[in-house]
Amino acid sequence: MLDDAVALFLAEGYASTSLDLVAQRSSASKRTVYAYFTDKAGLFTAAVGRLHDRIAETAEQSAPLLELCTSLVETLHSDEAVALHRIVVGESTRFPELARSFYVAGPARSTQMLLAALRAADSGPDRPGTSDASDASDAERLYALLLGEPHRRRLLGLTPAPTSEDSARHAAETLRALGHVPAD
Amino acid sequence: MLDDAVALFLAEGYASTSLDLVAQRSSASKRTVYAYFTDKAGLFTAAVGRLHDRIAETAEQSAPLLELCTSLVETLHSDEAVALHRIVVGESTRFPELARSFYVAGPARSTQMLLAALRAADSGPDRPGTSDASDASDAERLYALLLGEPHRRRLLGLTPAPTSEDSARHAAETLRALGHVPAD
DNA sequence: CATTAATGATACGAGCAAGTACTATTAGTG
DNA sequence: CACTAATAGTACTTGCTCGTATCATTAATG
Repeated sequence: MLDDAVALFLAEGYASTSLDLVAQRSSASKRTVYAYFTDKAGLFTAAVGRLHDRIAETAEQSAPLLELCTSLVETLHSDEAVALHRIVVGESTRFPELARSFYVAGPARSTQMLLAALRAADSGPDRPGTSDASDASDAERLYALLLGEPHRRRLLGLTPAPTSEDSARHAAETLRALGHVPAD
Repeated sequence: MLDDAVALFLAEGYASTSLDLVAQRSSASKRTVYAYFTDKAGLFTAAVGRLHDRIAETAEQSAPLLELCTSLVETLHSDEAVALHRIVVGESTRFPELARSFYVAGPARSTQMLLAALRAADSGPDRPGTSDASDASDAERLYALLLGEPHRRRLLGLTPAPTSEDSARHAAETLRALGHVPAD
């Protein structure tokens, strides 16, 4: 039922999604919807949270740097992830707490995983010239560039989802541009 | 009147902004609103377009690289610019044409200005080691990093607007991270 | 000054949606 | 089988908002 709800919210937006439609689509009764979640707002936050959990799970299994980057690019540019990002941004005024938890469980968490992978890659086979022990700013920049303008265009609905090859290429180019050689 | 309208749209969102309130706030009559703009949608696109013109104007006066970057960072992280960005993203499904023109007149145009400034800075005092003649990808990455995670946090309402000093520092650090020495 | 065009104020109609109430049906339990 | 709990289906109430129509008032023009 949350899945049907989130599909409608992502397609129609929060205000334009009617609970009658949600009930009908999920083959439930409106009474039941109000029994499980007290509000329209309650249903919204529950549905969005559930979807985000699912997406974050697939994006963030720990891996070597290049694989992690590719996985992040591919997952976060998917139709579902982009629509989620879009609605959380759009409703961040009405749901500030949702926006905060989205950022913590999403970008902030991904950045931490990138930081760990960066340190592992830097200090592993010690290349003397490289200034290893990357800091949080490096990881944050990397994350920002893994999304970058292609992700903004996706948010605005201007481009279709990239292919897996596109994602892999983008990840490698991004690492190169920031001076992290895509070694493996 | 467009200014009052856009203020309400930015604060309340498209769906939750009533035309009665717009009329009252702008000391106009609903009749007049419908005379100038045919629709609620028409009012929305006109108001958003006007605000965007104003913001783009202040952000993009051509300048040397570092000044241009600082100006972009400061302008695009302002409360108004962030709220505009947020609503265009949030309503991009309902107003795809608005999203497209926003991107063309905003990020795409800024990227072109950055490209020009980058080439001027690269090939000016010829430093032999540097690979000059930057391409479009460099400019796009630079733009993406000038916004970066701080801008995403702004979009989500998590942080206040940066000070001018914050913006200048962020611009300089970004140029350095991408290998463009903040010479001047 | 008189006439016309535009606009402010207000009221109205139609439609839609959140949340509630009520009945009927299903499913699980001793 | 009997009983209870939960839920589907649906109707209803209330309130809001788009868009239009009506009337009064102002401003501009010949």
